[in-house]
Formats: sequence, C-alpha cells, structure tokens
Amino acid sequence: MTQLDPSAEVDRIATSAKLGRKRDHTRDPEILDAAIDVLAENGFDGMTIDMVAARAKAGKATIYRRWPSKADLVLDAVACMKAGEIDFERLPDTGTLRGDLVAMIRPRSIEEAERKMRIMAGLFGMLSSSPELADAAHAAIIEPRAAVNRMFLRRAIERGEISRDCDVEMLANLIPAMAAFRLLLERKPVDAEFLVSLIDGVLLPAAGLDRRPSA
Amino acid sequence: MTQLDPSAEVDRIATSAKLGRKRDHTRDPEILDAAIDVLAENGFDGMTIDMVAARAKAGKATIYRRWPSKADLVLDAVACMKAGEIDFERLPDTGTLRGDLVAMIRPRSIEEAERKMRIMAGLFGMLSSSPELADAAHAAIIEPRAAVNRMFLRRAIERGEISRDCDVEMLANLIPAMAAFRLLLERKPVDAEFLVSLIDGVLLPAAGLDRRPSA
DNA sequence: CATATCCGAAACTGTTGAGTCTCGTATATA
DNA sequence: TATATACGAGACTCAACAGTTTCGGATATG
Repeated sequence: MTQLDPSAEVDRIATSAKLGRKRDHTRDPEILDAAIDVLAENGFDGMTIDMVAARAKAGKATIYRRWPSKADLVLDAVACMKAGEIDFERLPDTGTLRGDLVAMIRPRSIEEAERKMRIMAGLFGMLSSSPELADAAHAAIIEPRAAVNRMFLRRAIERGEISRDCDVEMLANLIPAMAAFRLLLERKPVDAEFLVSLIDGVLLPAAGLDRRPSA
Repeated sequence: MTQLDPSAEVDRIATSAKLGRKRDHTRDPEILDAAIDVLAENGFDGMTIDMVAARAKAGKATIYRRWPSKADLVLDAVACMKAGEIDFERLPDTGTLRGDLVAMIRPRSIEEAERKMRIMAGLFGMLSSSPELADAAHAAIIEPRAAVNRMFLRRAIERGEISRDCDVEMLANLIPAMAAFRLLLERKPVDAEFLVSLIDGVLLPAAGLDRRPSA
C-alpha cells in the first residue's frame, strides 16, 4: 500500500518473501477486546479509534496495520466476540423445563446478557446499512441465547413434559425479547423477579404447562 | 464541500422565479415532521441539520432560530410526534380478547409500528446519555401501544373472560416486545402470520385461555 | 554489535457536520 | 410606497475524527 521509496519497497518484499517472517499481530485480542468495550460504552458512532488504541495501550497505526477501517475492526470484534460464550457442557439439566430455565437465572448470566444488549444497542445504527455486521451481531449476540432455550424446550418435548405442537422458535425467543425490551426500551432492570414472572406467567402456560399450584 | 471562489455565482437568479409561498409565522410542524423522517431513515448520528432543512424546504438558520441545538430539535420532534397517534374512540371492541387483538392487525398499524421502531432504533445511541429523550421516546413510541393492549386485557378481565391474576403489564408488553425483537434484532418481517401465532400460541394461553380448538 | 521488524506515540491531512452569519427577497402592515 | 420582519439560500468558522505518516525505541536473531 504505502510506498516510501522504491528501493526500500523492493527490499522489503524480497526479505519478507525469503524469510517468511511471522506476522505477529499478537496484540489482536487486546485490541478486539478494547473495541468491544468502547463499542458497548459509546455505540458505533460514539466510538473513536483513538479510544480503542488508548484502551488497548496500542498505537493507532497498529490498528490500521491490521484492519483497513473502523467498520472492519468492529465487524471483526463482533465476530470474534467469544468471550462469555455459553458452555453447552455445563448447562443445567434438572429434569423439568421450569427447573432448567430458572437455573439459568444467575447474576453472571444476567450481567453477560446486559453487556451483549448494550453492544447490540451500539450497533443499531449500522445494522441497516451493513448486512454483514447484522449477521455477525445476530450470530454472536442473539443466537447463542435462543439456542439454549431451544434445547431446553426440545428436551421437554422429548420427555413428554410439554406439547409437541408448541412453537419452539417463538418460545425460545420469548425471554431474550422481553429482556431486551425491558432493558433497552423501558430502561428497567432485568432481575430475577421479572424473569420468574415471565417464565411462570407466560412461557410455561404457553408451553402447555399449568400455572404453578401456588397461584 | 463548498468551493471558495471570490467571484462565485452570487448572482444566481434561479431562485427568484419561485412562487409566492404563504409564510406562516411558524414552519415548526413541517420542520418537526422532516426531522422525524430524517431521523427514522438515518438515525440520530446519521441525520444532519442540512438534511432536515432540505426536506422541510427551510433554511438552516430558520431551524436554529427555533431550536438551540440538534438535540433540542430531536427531543421536540419526538415529544410532538402526534402523527399516527392512536384514536381510542375507534378501537375495536369485538367482545373477545382474541377478537380485539386480531382486529388490531392491519397493514396500517403494522406500517405505523415499523416506522416507530425505526425511529426508536435511531435514538438508541442517545438514550443512555439523555434521560429526557429516553422519557419522551418511551411516552411517544412505546406507551401508546402498550396502553391499547392493557385496555383490551382489563376489559377481558372485567367481562370474566380471563383470569384476574394474570400479569397485565407483562402481557401488554408482549406483542410490542416480540415485534420489536423480530423486526430490529432478527430483521424478519412482522406479518399477520407471526402476530396471530404470537396471540394464539403465547398471549392467550398465558392469559388463561386455551389454545384454539383447531390446533 | 549489526540488522531487521514490530510497535507506541504523536504529528499530520482531509472531510464532515454543527452552529453562525449575511444577504436578497417575499410578505405584512401602515 | 415605506418599513419591518420572517424566511431561504448558502457561505463561513471551528472542532472532531478517520485515516496516514514519521520516528524513536524495543526486541529478536546472529
């Protein structure tokens, strides 16, 4: 790309081809993490490359050596956002749908969900203009949550706990959708009380299970 | 953008042919409408005052004579957003909760909801930094939709159709939340089929009504 | 030490857009 | 006609930020 001096350019190409020197790029993870942090705090438009560089204690040039533009950096950061990925091996398996769902209500997972929602909110402006980013965001942020619920529901169907006719896709999205709505649009906290009300008052009845006896 | 040329085309007379436009003392409504349009299409950060001025066929100075800043303009535009306000006199009253809810599914109201969601999406970046704007957006965009559902639910309770114990607040937000999630995060269309599935498969069962016999 | 690459810091360029200002014109009122 | 005002058009200033370039220091290798 950058040509400072013809002879130097030729020299660089020759050496790099001969030695095949390792492309370090060892700072990538720190930079991507910093990008996600800044994005979550400021949104796409409010985020600057200088902020990312400062947070990662990296030089701006280092970032531009690796990613051609801010948009590419954000796309990569979202796509690589494996931090807090769900470990399917350690998911609860309590024997009842309600047990599984309630077991997922932990400060840790709530916090994680809040963070992801904030990242998503920061991306809203870009989603319409960048389908690539929209897909990456969906895969990294929305899909993992729904997948867990889907698994719980399928398991409940297999064991005959709930009806085979119930709309698994709809129900798998129910908790994420209501949580996102409450957090982003209503700006109210998504706490255990809310989630239990949602599970007992909406999800389980819709899955064909009666309200719990207490009522 | 603008070329600095001493002997520029200052002497353009093209505009002099314009017809005598009636000068209302206030161009406020046109400007506010234009602001909402531009906001819905570009989001807060993507919207420029020049765009608003062009759309309203107004001068930039006219806008700044009325509102001290872009943020004030947007806040006012959202707060004054009465366009498409729900007419409570003409709401359906079919005698059943399902009838009322299904009667609300019309191209007109879906279109209106999509528009509001797009405006909301454009505001996301600002919501965290401006509580005033967040309140205005909530009151103008979210609350009216929920209020209608709340009324339907209360009416159904009064006539003994559904249980008095059901969570009216939660259920009133169910359709808006699922629609917003589907539209903004999943980027899928919110059509009649989706809404009917949601009503029959989730809302009515959660309200204590059985699934419809068809199954 | 010699050589080569990578990196952080920071100066720099170019563009964009918020907010200001001026001016010519249309309208209203007297 | 004279005067005052509101407006559209658009030039202007200024700051922020994307992206580029330079440079000096660190590190690695022989």
